[in-house]
Amino acid sequence: MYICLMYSNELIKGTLKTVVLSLLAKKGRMYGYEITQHVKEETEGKIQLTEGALYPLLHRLEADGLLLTEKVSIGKRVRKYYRLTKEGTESAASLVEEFKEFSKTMNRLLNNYTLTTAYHG
Amino acid sequence: MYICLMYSNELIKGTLKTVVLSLLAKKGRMYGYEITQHVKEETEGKIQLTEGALYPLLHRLEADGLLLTEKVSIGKRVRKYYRLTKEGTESAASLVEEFKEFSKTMNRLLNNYTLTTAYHG
DNA sequence: TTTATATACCTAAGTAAATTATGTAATTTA
DNA sequence: TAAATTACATAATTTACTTAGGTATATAAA
Repeated sequence: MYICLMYSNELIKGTLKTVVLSLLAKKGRMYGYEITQHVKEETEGKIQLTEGALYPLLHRLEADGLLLTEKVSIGKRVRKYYRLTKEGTESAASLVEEFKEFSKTMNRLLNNYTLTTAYHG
Repeated sequence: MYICLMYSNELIKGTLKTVVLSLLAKKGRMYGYEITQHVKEETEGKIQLTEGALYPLLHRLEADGLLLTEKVSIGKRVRKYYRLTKEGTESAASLVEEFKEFSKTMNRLLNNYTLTTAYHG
């Protein structure tokens, strides 16, 4: 997968889990490749998940009991769909809240320093 | 230093450099401990920088030419003040912009999934 | 038609930025 | 005078990523 990120990838670190779980919370079930494409489209290419990060994460979340899998044959290929467990749903909600709170705090902090642009978060 | 974060630390990862540089851009010069206290107060304890993360970062930024140091004797102790170089000032501005952009993108993305709370970022 | 691109999964090695833990020492407060 | 705060530092470990590969089917373009 090509990566030509608008952001230096460091910011995305730590938000991957939040993105994946919240996406599944909305869509019900998705497969890995679908997730990468959806995020890419919805952010106009600004956030692009790498497969090397995504697939191990999905496996980890499954092992942790946040996700369930379901294999579906499409022709000769097998797609692996993921959906949230109850625990996963709860985790998704709390991670999203956490990010929003964090983002507000950070923006407030940064605006205190650089008063050039107005932000109303 | 005690840490009792409101956020799971993962979110703060990758934003430390942004916080430190933008803080120095505002304040002109600060020393390490002062930075930790300032951020803690200004975020009501929500963001607490660990010394194990901060000091190595400061050293790295100095080595990279973004910061200059100045040692000041306070009684028998020596404080190490940091201030931005020209390159550091530019870096600060671009990192802040980058975070704001990223935060907007993320909030838009997450709001598309969880329509429970309104965010106007 | 065969070649390139897209779809779709996977893992292993290496990196970078943090955490955790520890250390030193001066200064201030209880 | 003991405890907490101020103020610096580093070393070992952890972890989440990047980078770089690998496999294979399906589709579009040349």
